[in-house]
Amino acid sequence: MNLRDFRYLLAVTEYGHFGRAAQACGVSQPTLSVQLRKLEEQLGLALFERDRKTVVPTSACERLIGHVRAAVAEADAILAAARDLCDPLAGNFRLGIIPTLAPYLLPLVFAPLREALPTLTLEPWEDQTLTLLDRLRAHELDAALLATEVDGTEFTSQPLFDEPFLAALPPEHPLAAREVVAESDLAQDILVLADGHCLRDQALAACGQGGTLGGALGGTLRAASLSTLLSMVAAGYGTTLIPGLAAGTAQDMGIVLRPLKERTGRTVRLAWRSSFPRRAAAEAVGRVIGDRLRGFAAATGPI
Amino acid sequence: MNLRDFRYLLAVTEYGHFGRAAQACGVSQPTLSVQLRKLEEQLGLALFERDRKTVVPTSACERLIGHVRAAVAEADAILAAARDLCDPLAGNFRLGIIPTLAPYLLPLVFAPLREALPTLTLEPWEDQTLTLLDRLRAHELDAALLATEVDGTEFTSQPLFDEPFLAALPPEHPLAAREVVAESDLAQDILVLADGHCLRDQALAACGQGGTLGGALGGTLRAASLSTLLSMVAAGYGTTLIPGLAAGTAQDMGIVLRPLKERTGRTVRLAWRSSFPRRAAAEAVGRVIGDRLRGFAAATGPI
DNA sequence: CCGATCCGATAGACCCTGGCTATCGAGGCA
DNA sequence: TGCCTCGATAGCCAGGGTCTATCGGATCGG
Repeated sequence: MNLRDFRYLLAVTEYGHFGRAAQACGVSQPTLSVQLRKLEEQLGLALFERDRKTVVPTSACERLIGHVRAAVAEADAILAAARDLCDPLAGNFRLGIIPTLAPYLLPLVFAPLREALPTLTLEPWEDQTLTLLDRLRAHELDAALLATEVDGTEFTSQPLFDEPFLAALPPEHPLAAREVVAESDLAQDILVLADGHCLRDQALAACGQGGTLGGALGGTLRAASLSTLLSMVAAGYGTTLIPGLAAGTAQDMGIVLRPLKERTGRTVRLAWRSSFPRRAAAEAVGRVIGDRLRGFAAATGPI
Repeated sequence: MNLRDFRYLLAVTEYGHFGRAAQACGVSQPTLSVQLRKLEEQLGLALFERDRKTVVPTSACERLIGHVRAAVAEADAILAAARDLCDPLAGNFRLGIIPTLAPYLLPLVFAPLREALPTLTLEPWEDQTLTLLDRLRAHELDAALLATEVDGTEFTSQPLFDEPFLAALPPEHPLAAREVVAESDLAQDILVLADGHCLRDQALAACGQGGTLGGALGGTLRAASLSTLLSMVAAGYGTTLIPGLAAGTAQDMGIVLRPLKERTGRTVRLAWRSSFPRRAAAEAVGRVIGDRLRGFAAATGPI
């Protein structure tokens, strides 16, 4: 039993004439005769009453024809849907983004993405690195914007741009007087994010990994978001190290920003499953974001 | 694109494993791999993301899967319906019957038919011969019970039983005194049915075709039904000639019945389109009716 | 009454396709 | 490192779908 046979069947019921039905189907008349005869044998019933003059569907055929029409319609729907879906640059694209990047990057790239990939619907999803990787693994995300290396063969990643870190200081802080701040100087009273944020680890590493954390809150505060962290800095509770894209927000809060001596930073990259079939979409998204942010390191380096 | 491929697709989405899906489909694993690869190429999109460890449907596949399921379900519905319909002795059977036969024959054969062919649903349709033949031609009837010869190759017919005619007389009628009535004696004051009833023509033929019709109403009455005709006879307006099966009804009305000298009668036959594919059903119906009415001529001949 | 025409069925040949087995290649695990 | 699993690939074969050519029967027009 075959969808093609169903189309033949519908053509014959429509035209009441094997020859014209065959023409409509783009096959020869014997082909239709033979195939429909076979279909009748498979179903064990006569589908047409062949009179010398006319070809009339039997009552059994009329009982079946609704299902036949439905089956063919579903097949056509599959083809039509496939046509819509076959462009890898169209459709939904579920993009994971780490929380220290999302609020500052998304506003910059949303419009360019929409312009460059008008048929792609971006579905951003904000979570920490490990969660994003889990969701990638579970096929719940198509790709993720991360600030860490991705190793192993499971994922493929593409570096998009370098984002320098900046020292974030309360205006009255002693270090605020300097033009450039050494990473190690921040260690004294640095405030950091909660566990799981890659920025936390990177900030600690930059300021001298095992170094003792000074300050009143350095050892206890585990800010859940960069926004909270900035508020604490603005309130004078300590210093921190922020990603360059957050500079504008920090400045608006009255925080003093200084470039770092070692020019420490992070590389933002896009990662996807190596087996992800819409690699083209991932690369296109990466390219648009990269193009928009290229030269960001140079521009904000000296502020 | 093929229903078989759809089944393969559903199996793989269900099992997430080519080998097991192949087993469930009763084919080898390479067969599934190849066919699904082809399907992907035809649709122009990836249906599965093949990881070394798992086989996961792509989001495009999940968009399509509903239609795929529906198409397969419709195909299965066709098979199931065909199984129900493939017995020619099952289902509806639209049976045309002439009006001078229907009310007297149907009560006799309905129960035997139901018993002999329990899966066959009889749909009786009462009309005059020519209308029945038109409806047969138009595939609006499956077969028809007639009392006339059917010639030509368009229809096939099967004689079921012979039905003798009887003279129907008012009790006080002079002919009622005789044991047997000659057909020609009825001509004097015979009442007949309206045009189109085969019984009208047969009655006139029996009583001497072109002979002048006597009596007050003979020339003008065109009874629409045998029932009307019998009422007129019972009321003493004239005589008539009735089919044997109507004997009981006529006697109940006080009409005197007498056998005819020439033993004129009609043959009831079942007719269907020669191309009718459920010939078996028609023949079965004919056989049951014939069996029930066989020997009717002999039994009612002498009353 | 006979040839022309139409229509569906049939026959025979060809080629594609879908199925198989055998094997490969890449990971994962002991 | 060697074995096992699993999907992909290769190569072969059989069956089925399609074609052209033709038949058989019926209708129609001259």
